Amino acid sequence: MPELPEVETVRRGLEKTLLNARLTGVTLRRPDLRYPIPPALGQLANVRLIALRRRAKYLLMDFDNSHTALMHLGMSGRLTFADAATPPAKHDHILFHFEETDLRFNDARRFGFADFCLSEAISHNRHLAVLGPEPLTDAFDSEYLHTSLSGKKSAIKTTIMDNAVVVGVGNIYASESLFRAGIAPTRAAGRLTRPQTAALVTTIKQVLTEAIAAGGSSLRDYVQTDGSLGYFAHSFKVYGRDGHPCLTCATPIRKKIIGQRSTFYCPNCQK
DNA sequence: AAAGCGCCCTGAAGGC
DNA sequence: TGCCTTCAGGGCGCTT
Repeated sequence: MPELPEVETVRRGLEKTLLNARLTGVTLRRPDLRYPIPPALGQLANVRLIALRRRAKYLLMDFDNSHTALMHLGMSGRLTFADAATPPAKHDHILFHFEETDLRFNDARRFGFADFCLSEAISHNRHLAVLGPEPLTDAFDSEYLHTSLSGKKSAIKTTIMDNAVVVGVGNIYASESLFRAGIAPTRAAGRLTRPQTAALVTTIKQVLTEAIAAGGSSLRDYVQTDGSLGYFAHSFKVYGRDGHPCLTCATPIRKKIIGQRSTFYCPNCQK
């Protein structure tokens, strides 16, 4: 479900409705998702939500008792608003009871997870501590990427999906960014030229920025509905278009498994 | 030690 | 109709 643009869209939606809202309690409907859920999260009550942040694809909810809840939506995680009187749906695993509404964490596949700790300790969380720069900050520039790719023999597509290199580039936008940059996804990361590296930084930022903007319109009600609304309305240039003509040169788009993930590219435009 | 692969889990879609 | 296989937007952890 979520790539960075969707997580950011969710964050904005939550912020709009829940910033400064009072949490009256939390219900854990199972003790674990991908990992055990800290029981302390289930005991959280009578606190105010003072900030909603995002780091990579992680959502952070800061409360005024100096504690922070961290959530990752995995592949199928969704956050939906619901009336407290409405019975939980199948796979609604965590219920956040706010004064005006419930916020429900639904995740069929349970690849997602939730953590809870002191806010000041959150940067030391084992998931956050190892992350590379955010793609939409100045820290992610061509000089940085060139250094990061140096000597790497793995495919460039795999490398830009490595969260230690840059966060938030998921499977769809990896293919889309490489297409726009004219770089073959199988290319060894360390063999990109400097102009190619600079182009890739630019297209990653472009693709994610455009997707956030599109997500912001087509997924405006994302957190309030079934989560899939409008997502596929995005017009991908290569993702899911294998066999269809390249929009630039009409060569059929190819699909290839790279790093166990489906990858789409134009064999003519991407070198 | 970088790189590659198996695996966690459910549900939707397609083939037969 | 139903049964089976394949695939899905993520990322950890083990092996080489």
